[in-house]
Amino acid sequence: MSWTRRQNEIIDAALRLTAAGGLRRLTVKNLSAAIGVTEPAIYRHFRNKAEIVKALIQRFDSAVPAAGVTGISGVRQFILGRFAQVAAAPDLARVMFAEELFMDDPEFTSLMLSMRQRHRAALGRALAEAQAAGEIRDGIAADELFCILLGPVRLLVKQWGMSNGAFDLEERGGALLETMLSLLRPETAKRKEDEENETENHRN
Amino acid sequence: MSWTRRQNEIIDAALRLTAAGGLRRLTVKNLSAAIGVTEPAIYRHFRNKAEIVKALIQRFDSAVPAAGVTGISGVRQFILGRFAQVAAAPDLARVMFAEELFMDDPEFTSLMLSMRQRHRAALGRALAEAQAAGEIRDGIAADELFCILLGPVRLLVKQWGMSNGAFDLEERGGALLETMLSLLRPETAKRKEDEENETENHRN
Amino acid sequence: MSWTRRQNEIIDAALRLTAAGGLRRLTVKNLSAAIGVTEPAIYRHFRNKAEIVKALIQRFDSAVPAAGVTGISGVRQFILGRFAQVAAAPDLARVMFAEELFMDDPEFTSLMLSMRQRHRAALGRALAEAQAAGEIRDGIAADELFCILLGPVRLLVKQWGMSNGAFDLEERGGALLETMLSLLRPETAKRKEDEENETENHRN
Amino acid sequence: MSWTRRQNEIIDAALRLTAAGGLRRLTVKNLSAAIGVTEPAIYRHFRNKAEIVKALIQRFDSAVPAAGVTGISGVRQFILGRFAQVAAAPDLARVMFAEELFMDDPEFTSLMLSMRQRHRAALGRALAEAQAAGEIRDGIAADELFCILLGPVRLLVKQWGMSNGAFDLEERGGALLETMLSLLRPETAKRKEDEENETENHRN
DNA sequence: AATGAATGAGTATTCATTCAT
DNA sequence: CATGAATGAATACTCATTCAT
Repeated sequence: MSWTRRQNEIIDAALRLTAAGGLRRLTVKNLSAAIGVTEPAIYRHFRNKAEIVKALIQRFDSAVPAAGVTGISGVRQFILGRFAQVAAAPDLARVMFAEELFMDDPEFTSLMLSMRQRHRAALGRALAEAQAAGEIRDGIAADELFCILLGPVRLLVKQWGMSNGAFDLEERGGALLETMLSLLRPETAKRKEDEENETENHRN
Repeated sequence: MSWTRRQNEIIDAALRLTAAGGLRRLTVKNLSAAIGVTEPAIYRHFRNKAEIVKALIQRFDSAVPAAGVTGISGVRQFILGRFAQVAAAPDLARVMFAEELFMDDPEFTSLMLSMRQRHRAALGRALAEAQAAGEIRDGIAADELFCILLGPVRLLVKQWGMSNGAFDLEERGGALLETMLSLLRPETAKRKEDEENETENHRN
Repeated sequence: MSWTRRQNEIIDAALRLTAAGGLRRLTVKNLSAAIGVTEPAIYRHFRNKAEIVKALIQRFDSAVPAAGVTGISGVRQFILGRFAQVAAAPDLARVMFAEELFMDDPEFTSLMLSMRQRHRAALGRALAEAQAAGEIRDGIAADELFCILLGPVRLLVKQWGMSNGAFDLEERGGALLETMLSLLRPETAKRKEDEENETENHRN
Repeated sequence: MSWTRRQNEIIDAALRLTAAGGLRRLTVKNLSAAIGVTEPAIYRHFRNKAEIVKALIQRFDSAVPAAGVTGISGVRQFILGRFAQVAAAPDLARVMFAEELFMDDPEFTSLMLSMRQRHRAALGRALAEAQAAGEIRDGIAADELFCILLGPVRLLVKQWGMSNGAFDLEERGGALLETMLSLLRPETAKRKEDEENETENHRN
């Protein structure tokens, strides 16, 4: 799906509005005022407000490199890219969590699900390679790995957003990432001379 | 703060409403209808709709053991309790993610903040003890530890919510928790005698 | 009609409320809160909110000396007393104009009419004596005299109220009164006294 | 500022409503019903109810000749115009006295103030000329002159409003005006013309 | 003399959306 | 491609008042 110029204009405005005052400010009225047309004009370009929000989310998501570099550096790139993107457009952090507001709307959930799958696929590929390369320990299910890596990322972004950017997101995010990666590093890699391959799955 | 019977009735109704259809269904009108009174009657018992939402959140939060068992078992209890609670009142989980909706109410923001601090304090204490007891590796900043443990928890809860409870949250949550704990276990514990205290913070 | 202690308490509170924030703030809720009871309690002491407002107006009015000193000094006393009263309880100026808000309520209009008649009677007597004594010129109908004297007084009070007491009401009011009295003085009387009074009346 | 046709329609309706039942009847609901649209439709044409009231007042005020004829005849025209206007739209007069109701809206207060200043300026100019022409005596401050002339006018209008138009406002108002002007005439001028005017001004 | 609980009627305002032009 | 005008449905909230206790 590709957008017309006007549609892009609208998405931009929607982004700016949401950034400035949360999703609550994202009304058709404000939107139309922001780009200097009347409300009905919006409906020439989007069937729905929902369509606009979807476009908004996709736009925000599209900035994330779906594929590309692989292995552990791919993982780093993906996550650091996320931090950089949010830090560059600070208030947009809110958009990232817009989904939460629409959790009950089935139209959105499917969109979000497909987005998440895209992320998981991209990240999953990189992680698999990293595991193969011995940069990340084996024996952790892909789903869990995804949660363990991205959960903290999201939480940090959220904390940053709620604190109104009180700390340096990229710095703290980078540190967090390295901590996580170090935790995930195979023990053999950490102590190369170690033959013992105690499994990481100590479930009780 | 303790609630009257009627106030509790209202909070209960609010809980049911939110559970049934998300925060969007939580209107004063629905609320009053749900407990069989007229709208103004609500205002005898709560000054605001915001007050009701706050009460809702506090109720939701109060189920989490703020203090109590300590060390690693305290950590387990805290997190498993979270999963259990959400699983028990499924859609209410959304309330926890709806911060955005009320972000401009300063009273609300401060409530959320104090809650988060309470959590962090409780969890932090347990984690510190676990570190002291050698159950969790040293050298990770408290903030990062918090993010690393709670980020995945939140994300899993969210995935569960968006999938409409398609999987067993407590089971998957339990597994995730153990994976995380195993990652966090000190290497010394893993390899019986390690004098080297190589820090885990490989930041580059 | 005489009020019980509780009724007086209510009227006092009503006065304070109106003074502090206009008639809009004069609600049964605020009223009851102000004297520390619940709303229904008010209705033990007044049948209506209207009854309270009536009492309020009468209370304000009762401070004006209905009769007493006569002749031109009676006129002076009546008007200067009005200024002094308002100046002493500044915000009460609003109450004085509360009537205007209820102009369409017949219950009030009759009350106001009777009040006005009382004023007119009191002032009229004094004015008649002043005319007889040659202190005020003949040939002006009592109604007009009333308007001409009290209209400017009310307007000045209103200006003072709307300017938030930006000038000294009693001083300016006194000057205004003397100007008016000088205008009303018979020409024969005036021409004789012109020399003595000239300085006093020429303010610009 | 010029109004669209619909806006004028709304102002007219507001006028009729206020006339029929006081400001209390002037609700958005009644307003919309009066012109046969739904309530939200009103907000296409006015941002606020306050905006409507302001328009109402301006409309009411605009009928007064701000400038024009000068000297004593300008004064006469201004004041008689006021009486005529009120007599033509009787109950609307109340709007002019309802300042209290909106006293807390600063925009409103400033509108009232600027109106009053406009009046004072217009009348002041005419009065200054009249003084220069020897039609009104010297030595009375402009402020006092304004009070002395307009105070009685307002009071008479109010009495007329509260009596539900029981007397002929224009007639009584005209008489009052002439009495006031005769009082204000310079004594030197007066003594010369005394014979001609004596009969006209002596009403009792 | 007062309260706790409630109500009917109403308040201004907002929102996404539609339709004829 | 856009507008002017409108709408149905909601929204949170307020007010004076009543009633059983």
